[in-house]
Amino acid sequence: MNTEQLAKIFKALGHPTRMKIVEHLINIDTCVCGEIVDIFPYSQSTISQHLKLLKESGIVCGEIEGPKTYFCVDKTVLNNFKQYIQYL
Amino acid sequence: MNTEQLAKIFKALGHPTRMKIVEHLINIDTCVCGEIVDIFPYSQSTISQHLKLLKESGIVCGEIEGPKTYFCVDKTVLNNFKQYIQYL
DNA sequence: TAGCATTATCGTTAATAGCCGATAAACGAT
DNA sequence: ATCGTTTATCGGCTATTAACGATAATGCTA
Repeated sequence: MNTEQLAKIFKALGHPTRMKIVEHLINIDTCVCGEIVDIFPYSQSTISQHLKLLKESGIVCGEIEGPKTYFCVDKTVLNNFKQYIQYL
Repeated sequence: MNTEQLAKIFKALGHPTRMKIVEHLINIDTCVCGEIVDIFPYSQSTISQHLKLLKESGIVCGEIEGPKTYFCVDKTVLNNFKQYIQYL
């Protein structure tokens, strides 16, 4: 994991809503976009964009299943990330 | 440490240059703005702004001594931050 | 006090981010 | 095949970010 990748994850987590989304995903293991939309006071398109950014950073992955997409945290990436932080 | 504060630190670290500045500060304990300017291919004003942002996030603190400012990582904040990440 | 070194701030510009509503796309069920 | 559900994308708007050069501010030192 190089600086660019790490910085991307930091950046992705650098927004309160995205931080909370990731915390939520960790707690409930997996969930669907609509569920997150219900929790936050933002539109579906806004949440979808946040999820896209999280996916692009690598910290979150989404599996398309029929019309739904199941999002979850990539534990390998999360662990690598944690390891880097601990090294600081 | 609440979500807003944590997100601010994530955001501050969400830029390759700022990440590297923090890494450098951890390695050498303390240093002066000009030293950082010499390392990176950016102007003095740009580096100064990055340092300002890092200070505002709380992860870095600066002590003015004469005409110079000595920057260093706030270890208490860093440890709280690390603790949060580990909790994830 | 005049000049030098160091850092912070200002003003500008271009790019990116964050939000929305509207629309498209994908799939299941009727 | 059409409709409803779910998610992604587009276009637009405003605010913020990242970079720069120029300038101000601060405090040594001669």
